[in-house]
Amino acid sequence: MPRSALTREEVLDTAADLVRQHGPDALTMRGLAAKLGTAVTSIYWHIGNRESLLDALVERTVQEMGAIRPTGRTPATRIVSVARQLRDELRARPHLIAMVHERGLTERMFLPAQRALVHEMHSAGLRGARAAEAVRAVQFQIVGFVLVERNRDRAPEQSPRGEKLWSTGTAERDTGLARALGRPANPEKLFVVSVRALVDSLLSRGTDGNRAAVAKKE
Amino acid sequence: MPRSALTREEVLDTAADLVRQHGPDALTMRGLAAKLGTAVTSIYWHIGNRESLLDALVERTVQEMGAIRPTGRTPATRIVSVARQLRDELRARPHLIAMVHERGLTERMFLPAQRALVHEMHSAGLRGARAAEAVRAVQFQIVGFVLVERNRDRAPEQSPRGEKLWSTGTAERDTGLARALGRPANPEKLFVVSVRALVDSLLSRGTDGNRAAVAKKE
DNA sequence: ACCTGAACACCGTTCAAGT
DNA sequence: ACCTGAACACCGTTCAAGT
Repeated sequence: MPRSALTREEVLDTAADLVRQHGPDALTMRGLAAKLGTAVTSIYWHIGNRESLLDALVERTVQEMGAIRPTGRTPATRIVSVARQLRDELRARPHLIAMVHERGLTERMFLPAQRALVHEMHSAGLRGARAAEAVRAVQFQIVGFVLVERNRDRAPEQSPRGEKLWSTGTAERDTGLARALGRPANPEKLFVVSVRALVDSLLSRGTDGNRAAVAKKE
Repeated sequence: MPRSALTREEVLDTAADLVRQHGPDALTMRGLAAKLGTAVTSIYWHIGNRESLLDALVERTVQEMGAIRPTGRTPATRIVSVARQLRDELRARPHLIAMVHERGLTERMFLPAQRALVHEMHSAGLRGARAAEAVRAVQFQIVGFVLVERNRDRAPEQSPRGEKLWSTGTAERDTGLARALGRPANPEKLFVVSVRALVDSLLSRGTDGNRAAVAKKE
């Protein structure tokens, strides 16, 4: 007996499941058809080829991204909170995010967060091109961090265990540093520290011309 | 007539060419064999399967990465100069870099740069775990930025042209900001500004406890 | 309008066979 | 030791044919 009518939604649902569990490479037209209980060619009728299937999946993911709710009392802490939420959401769907990114839709996915960031930059007194630059710097940092992090825990054991490389350090002997670099990083902490450092600098730069002064001294 | 004896080096050279020009997906065993003028199976004898071929290519790239020569008078400018050199080198081999990254060897590729960064952090007065954290923050930022940038100019036209989204801005009206976010970013400048901002913050944080003070106020 | 199987042109990989 | 062609099990995609 034939299965109940195939719908576009059903195809997307099962495809999304497959990607979420085993990554984009595991999404084959034939495998998907098998899981759906239909002929491969039915998928083509409903969605088109593999490329458009991925496009549709990406489109979905972009819209699924939740709203951003900044928390905290100062602009800086609120921006960091936005960054954290974003990182959490991105990490919850690592495969799909990679696909979004590969399709160059990162910017669009980031729109709600961008609005929030703009708002906070304004509260902190940044305006115009300076504010835009700050927003983008934070945006790049967040996405970049998540991308690095992602490919990092995909290949957890780094080839030469760092310890040795540093304990025999050519230049400086700083055992604390050597030990710290020998251990794997704590990404959670590193993320917050990095964003916070960047934000602190960007905000002060906009208001008291700190950077110009520093630049002149050199 | 048969071609001259096939060598492991020759296979790697042509493979590297192929990847450099058309990306990793264009590297097929059959295509490579055709370009070499041998049977596909010869490649297997010399190198092994596709995976080990890619591994060998990556290994090469890691070793090709040039030495790092910091320039500038202050630690901050010297760190920024390291970042720039790294970005340039990464951008010169975008495909291969992506492969390095996918194989989780980013850390190893970064080793010379890491040494340079450690040296500069020390000059700036950072020590131990704090210095290690700063090194990693900068490292993550550089790689992250290049990764974001890469997938960015791969899909140049961002779906909805930003201008409209911002000119009707719900919250604040800041036409300068709207215009700036509507235009594509200048990556070169954004990169330098971001790294500089992060570094300034990390360095001051280590020496005068600036961050702790800020954190307490909130 | 929806679904099907057969067929085509591609893959990576293995293996027995050559020299 | 080095190289080969044939064969296997997979792909995505198209197309003519069914209902």
